[in-house]
Amino acid sequence: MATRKNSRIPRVGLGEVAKAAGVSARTVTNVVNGFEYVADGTRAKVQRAIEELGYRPNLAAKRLRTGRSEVITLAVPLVEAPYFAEVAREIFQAAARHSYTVLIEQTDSLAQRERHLFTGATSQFIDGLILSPVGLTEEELRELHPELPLVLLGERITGHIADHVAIDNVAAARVATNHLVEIGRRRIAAIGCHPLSHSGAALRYRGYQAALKEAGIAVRPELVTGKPGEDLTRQGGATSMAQLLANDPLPDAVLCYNDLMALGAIRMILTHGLKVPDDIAVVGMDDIEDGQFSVPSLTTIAPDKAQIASIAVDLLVSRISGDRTKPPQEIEAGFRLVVRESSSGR
Amino acid sequence: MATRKNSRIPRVGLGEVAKAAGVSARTVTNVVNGFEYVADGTRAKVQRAIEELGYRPNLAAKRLRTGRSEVITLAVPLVEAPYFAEVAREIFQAAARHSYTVLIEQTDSLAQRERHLFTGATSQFIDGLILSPVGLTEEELRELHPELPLVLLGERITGHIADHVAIDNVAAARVATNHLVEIGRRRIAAIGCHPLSHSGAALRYRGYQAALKEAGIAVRPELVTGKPGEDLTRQGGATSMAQLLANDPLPDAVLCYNDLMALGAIRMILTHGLKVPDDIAVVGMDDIEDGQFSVPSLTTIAPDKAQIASIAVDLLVSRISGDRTKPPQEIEAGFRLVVRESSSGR
DNA sequence: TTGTATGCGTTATCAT
DNA sequence: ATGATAACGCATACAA
Repeated sequence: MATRKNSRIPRVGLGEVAKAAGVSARTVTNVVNGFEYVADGTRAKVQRAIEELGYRPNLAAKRLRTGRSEVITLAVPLVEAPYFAEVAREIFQAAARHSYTVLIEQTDSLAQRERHLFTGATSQFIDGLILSPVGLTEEELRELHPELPLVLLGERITGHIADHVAIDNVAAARVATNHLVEIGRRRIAAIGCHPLSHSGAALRYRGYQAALKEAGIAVRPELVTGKPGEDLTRQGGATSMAQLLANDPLPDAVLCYNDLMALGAIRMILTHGLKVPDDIAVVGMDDIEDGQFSVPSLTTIAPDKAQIASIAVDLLVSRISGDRTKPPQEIEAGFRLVVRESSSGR
Repeated sequence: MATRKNSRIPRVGLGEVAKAAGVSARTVTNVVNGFEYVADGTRAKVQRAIEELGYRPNLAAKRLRTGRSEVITLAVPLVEAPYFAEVAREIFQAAARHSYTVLIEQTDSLAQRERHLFTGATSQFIDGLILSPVGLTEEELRELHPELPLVLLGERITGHIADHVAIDNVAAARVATNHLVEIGRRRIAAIGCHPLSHSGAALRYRGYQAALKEAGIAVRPELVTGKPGEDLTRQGGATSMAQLLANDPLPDAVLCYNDLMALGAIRMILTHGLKVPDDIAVVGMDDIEDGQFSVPSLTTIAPDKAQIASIAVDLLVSRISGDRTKPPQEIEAGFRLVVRESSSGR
């Protein structure tokens, strides 16, 4: 006896399709899931029935049966940050190649929101999580992790908690700084790249430091801004730049933690009546779209976002459908220096 | 025989809890779902077992059985727009009162993304949808709607397709415009409120028009900007304001479609060396947080966001658990004029 | 290549 | 107040 107490929309199921097509439910499943050993005639019949009845598989049932939903979550600190928005787009595409659907969540860099990803209601609908962690400590992450296949994204130093993909931040900052050296700059400042800030900033600071050392230039503390908790936005970049502009022999170049800060810095430089790159050259990191169209356009380190995304998704998918116990992998994505007007000769 | 082919994490189920507590599965469900007729002793035993085993109900099974997941989606054009961010926060709270979880989706004002809300994988996990529609036509919406309980949000004119909550845009614009009249302004311009733009803009234009008529002031076409597809952001406001500043007798006040545009307009006015409100008074709509802290702070129409959110959620919940056939309701939320520096006497 | 039978974890029906 | 049991819709082991 059917329990149609709930006045829900009656959905057609495998059974109805099977009856309509004159086959068994098993065959319908085979067709739906692209199983290869199905007679062409049968497949056609079934597909027509599916079409006519408007059949759509019930994902709750599928998940209950298989433990899979083919949905994953991408959780980033801030969806509106262009870098994350661009990475998100690539993740969508990479996931689509595995026929996975992606849910986006914003953590606001809050530990509580990050924790909720593992424990909340939506965690039950998803097969895995790609997280750009900020708030959670390593210990918490390690504890939460077994709940859900997990791939970590970004610059954070992680003690091999889970699969992790990022560019080599030290090398990236070194290349960027070295570029400034090569165009003849000597008083090179750094915005947001600070040893005492968050781990990504610390790594980039090390690259900055290394490049200067190679060039035989001393690091001048007054040219390094960026305190813990500083906001890594246009506003933050503008504020830090204003501070740097108080130096007497002005800096002749600035390495910025990211493009957003670089754009803020450029605006501040222009506001002060100075020219970019003539007076001060500026280099950012991330290669966000805004930087291509800004005036002047922005020299930057371009992480291979498509590669990052596809590695992250591949790692996650193989965790989901493969070995959950093998040791976490640490994978480095590529990057390249993109020279634009903010540091070009003319 | 258990089919443990998949190496998934073995989760404890109702059965194990029941065994551990020495009761039947039925009783465990009763405890979990807060059913009242459970002996206190039994409840305690069960709760302890749940605790010890770390039991968490399987939502896929629950949804399969009941057709409910207690998850809804809020879909807005742009999550980064402060107005939507603030509404989202209220929706979260309202939903929590019904113990619903909220998923956020961004449509980018794209019809395709809006359509996907009804047909995509996630639509299967949710019980209902709160949508601020932009891209979809009324006909499409009408066709898609039966799939999923739906509440429409915002200013769009809808032909009674689904439950709909919004403020009275005509009245709101009239109140705002009238305020400008009352502080003595006569050359009142409008930014983004245009009869030929999207429906929300058209409604607000009608209010603007009505208020001027009541005051015996003629509408001057050169003081009305806002073409279809104009972007309703700071940038858009600044651009439109620049255009208005080309008028010879300058406007002495501006009504803006929203606060974001108003903030852009203010910046443009100040850039031109004029004073707000002395030379030009500015009024926005939405009452976003930025407007409280801007210099000058922003006079605005404050929609009751908490009310909008709670009405929207209530409507949706009652659709989900109640009658899906009764005619769509059109509900008006309250608003009030908040006078701040951008239009205050001194 | 396709059919039959079974169980995923829950909630609902019926009984006690 | 609680127990036994059936069904939600699907995918799989096994059989044919």
